[in-house]
Amino acid sequence: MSCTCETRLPVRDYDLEATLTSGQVFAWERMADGWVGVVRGRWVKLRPAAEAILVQTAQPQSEWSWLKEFLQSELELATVLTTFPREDPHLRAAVAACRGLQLLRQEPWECLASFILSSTKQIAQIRQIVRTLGERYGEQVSVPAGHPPGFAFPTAQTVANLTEGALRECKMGFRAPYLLGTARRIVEGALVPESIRQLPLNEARANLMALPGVGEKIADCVLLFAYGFPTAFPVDVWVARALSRFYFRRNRLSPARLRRFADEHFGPNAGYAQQYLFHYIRTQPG
DNA sequence: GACCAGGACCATT
DNA sequence: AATGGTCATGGT
Repeated sequence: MSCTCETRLPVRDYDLEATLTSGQVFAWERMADGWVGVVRGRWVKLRPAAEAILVQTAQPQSEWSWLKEFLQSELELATVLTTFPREDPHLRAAVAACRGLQLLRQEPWECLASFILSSTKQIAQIRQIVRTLGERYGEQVSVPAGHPPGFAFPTAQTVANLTEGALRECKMGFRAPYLLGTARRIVEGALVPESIRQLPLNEARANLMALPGVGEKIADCVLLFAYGFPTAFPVDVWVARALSRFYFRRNRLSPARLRRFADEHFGPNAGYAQQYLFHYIRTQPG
């Protein structure tokens, strides 16, 4: 078995840039020659190429399933897109605008914590908070020579042992007690992140929503971005805006009604549709 | 300087 | 069930 610091993951229809900048993840940095992040404690640099993603790590790897899983690089996006509604010019326009946008499969705790920090924050600010948390409390990971230091996202155990004040100093404001409370519930074993995966969607959602600072929207983000429930449909202000503009003549509907519409209209991969609409309406001028 | 941001929560109606 | 206020902080 070969063991190297580089590989080439074949992909079809993968827009790395759109995927990493579409508000799913907040800890990836654009470098001159690629995207740098940390996946399951390993520093990674990714570079888009023809029909592939070129990968560099800091330490030799004997296998790459951890990265294929995160990137979902073996998923056939075309198959997902065929499940979208036939007659929907708005969704079709959104897909055309960012074809190759994929859903990642994140580590549950990091995803959950990140989205607890996301409430009424702009993505640029969420990134700042997550970066500060990592630099202060994350485990340092080894990086190739010449690169700035890298940090893993702090574990639930680490966060649980902090004070609310220490978290507030990371500029997360009123979200500090939420993050602390959720970390402590996890450390106590009141919720086992890996156990969520086997549950039916509604049970999984209910379990997440029992955590402090986690409502429907954040629960759906975690269900979609970490656990891979393809019908989870987070409705934030942008998605609400897109749905109301495209499907309801700009009338405002409650998030609950919008989600019900989404279930009926978008089908078995509604979560993907949601991500296309989110990225589309945020990146289209006007 | 006003307005808004990938909301949750609590108290009222 | 639906509305309104509150909670920090910083971008636009």
